[in-house]
Amino acid sequence: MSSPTLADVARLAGVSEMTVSRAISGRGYVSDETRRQVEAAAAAVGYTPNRLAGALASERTPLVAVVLPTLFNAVFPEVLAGIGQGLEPGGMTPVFGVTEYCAETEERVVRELLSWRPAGMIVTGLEHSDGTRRLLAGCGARVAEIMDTDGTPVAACFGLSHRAVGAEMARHLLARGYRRFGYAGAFLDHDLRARKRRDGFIEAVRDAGARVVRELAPAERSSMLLGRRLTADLLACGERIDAIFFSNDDMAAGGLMHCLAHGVEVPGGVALAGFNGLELGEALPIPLTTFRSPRFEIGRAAAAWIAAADDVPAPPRVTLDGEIVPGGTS
Amino acid sequence: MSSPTLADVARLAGVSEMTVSRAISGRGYVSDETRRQVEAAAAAVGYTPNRLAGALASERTPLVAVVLPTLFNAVFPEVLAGIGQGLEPGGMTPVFGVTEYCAETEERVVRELLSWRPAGMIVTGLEHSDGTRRLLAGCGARVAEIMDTDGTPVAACFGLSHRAVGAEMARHLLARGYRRFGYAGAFLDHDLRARKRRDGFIEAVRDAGARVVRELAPAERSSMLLGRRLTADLLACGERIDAIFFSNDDMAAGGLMHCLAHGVEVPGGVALAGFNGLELGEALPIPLTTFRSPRFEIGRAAAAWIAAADDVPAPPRVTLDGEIVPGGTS
DNA sequence: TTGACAAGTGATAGCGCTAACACAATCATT
DNA sequence: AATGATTGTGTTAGCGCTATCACTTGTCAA
Repeated sequence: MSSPTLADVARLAGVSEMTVSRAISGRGYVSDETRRQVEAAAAAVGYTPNRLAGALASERTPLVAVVLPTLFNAVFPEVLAGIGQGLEPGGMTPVFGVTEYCAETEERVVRELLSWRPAGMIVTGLEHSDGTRRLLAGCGARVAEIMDTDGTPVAACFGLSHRAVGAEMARHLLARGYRRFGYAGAFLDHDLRARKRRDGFIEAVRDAGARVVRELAPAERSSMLLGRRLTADLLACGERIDAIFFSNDDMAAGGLMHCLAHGVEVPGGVALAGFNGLELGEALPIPLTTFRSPRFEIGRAAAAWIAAADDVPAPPRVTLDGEIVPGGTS
Repeated sequence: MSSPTLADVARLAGVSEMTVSRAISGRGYVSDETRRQVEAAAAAVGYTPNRLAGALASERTPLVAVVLPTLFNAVFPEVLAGIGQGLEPGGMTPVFGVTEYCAETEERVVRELLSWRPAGMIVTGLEHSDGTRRLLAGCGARVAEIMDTDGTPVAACFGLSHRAVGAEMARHLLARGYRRFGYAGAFLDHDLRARKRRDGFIEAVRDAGARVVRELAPAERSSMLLGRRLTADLLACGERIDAIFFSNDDMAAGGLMHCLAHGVEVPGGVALAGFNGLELGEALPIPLTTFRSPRFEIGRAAAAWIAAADDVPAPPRVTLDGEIVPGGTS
């Protein structure tokens, strides 16, 4: 009752297994005549190739392992879409795992994915456990680290400097005259890129002689609801806050929701800025000031390198461009 | 330069390959003494099992193929999370493909995934091309169709009746006195569950002697921005509309954004209702009236059946409960 | 005429692993 | 002491596919 194999197709088509293999995979010489017969036979028996066997025999899989921290953040589906697009021309397939921003989970997931002998490995961020780094360095697959460039990659990294983005947003807000800042983030012990944005932001604010009045960053998942709650807390803290920098757009949108619900004027009462440049920000009653991250492009660039010819060397550090999107909230 | 194999570990541990296999997989008898030696040897050479070989030999993979229409809709990451949780106890791994709501793409993706010989297959919806249905019926894997129960499953389905949800929302709004309705959806030629909700809604409205003044459903992806635009169009159509039913929460949230931006009172000027019960709805200045879909539970239930013992029969149709979430927008 | 090479096909030998069976050794039960 | 079950280990034979080499035929230039 198991599915038909090459041998079944070969018997029906009256050729050797090897010829069927060539006809179906498209590698090597097969006459048009033979190819037609093989295709007819394959269709007749309902043949589906067994890639487990194929990959084992050829010691080559079309798989690219992708390790992401979460799917509960709209950027990662977009990264995945970029990866899909970058992989398509090479006929490779992404398979992925999710870490929930946990280093041990990451190591487990990487180990698990490596057992399928992928041709490439795309992991998020530059910080990993020693074990993970060892696995990545020794696995034989092309390894791309994405989203971040502030650190040392195993082989290649594709992303942007989150510290620089934080600093740029600080300068943008400072230029508009804001001096007393709040910060609302989440999960900074694990979301290290958000932390870098925060660090860059705070440093630039202080360097300019302005002040971060208060920051909040509880150990829970970022969300619109959390952004709303933290905004309420920040505005109720007693000291005047001119502008709030949020760890991402969802959080910032939540902040705006608080303001709309409680009649706080934006940006007059308080200015708001996010990060990512999600479509969400454009749909808000006041378009969100944010930073457009090149997430799709990051995925595509990393995937394109993974899928590239063997002799294409690792580009150690690829910075993809984003930019401040000035909205109405600042 | 290829990775170490069972034979390498066996040599170092001074036992047969078979014993190493047993020690590592945990199947069959191995003395504690031997197991320790094998583990030490495996660690020493940096052994990573080759699941391609294992799966080929045992004719058994831990893979469950998951076919989703998109990741650009917050429900699907949640479904995936449910699937992950349902699969975990059985040690199975989800691998997935995305169809973009296209039947041909679905067939290609299903064929592709089947070539990895998964133990289970989770597909979205009950409508498929003949080819897809044939593949699913003949593949030997357990097949679960999720999200919908309005139709005939190949083997088992887990979801809810979208027609019934649409009708229930209509009755909810009718009970609150609304009589002149608008509908805002997207992509209904392909998003067949959204279409069923619409159909159920419209039928129930008409049965009650009330009226659907106008409906809009362009052939593009649903989003907050689209919801906002369609709401503007509906409200500008000339005839008074009491309440708008949106194809989902993102669209409805966009609708609310339009109203907030243009000073349209909600629900006094127009009432709004969505579908899914996303967290987003709670974060809005006026909490959204919606229907909480049991998406996480659907994923978990389907996965649990896939991972269940061989003698557990297919439960032909499993309806999971959701409920109207009365918000402030109606 | 010769050789060089491309095109087309088949036979053979694995890829790394596990199922299935065989065989000891140990143990409890009669 | 004999019996059968349980535990622990090894041997053998594939799983379904592709790499590699061997072979044949045809084409074309020297």
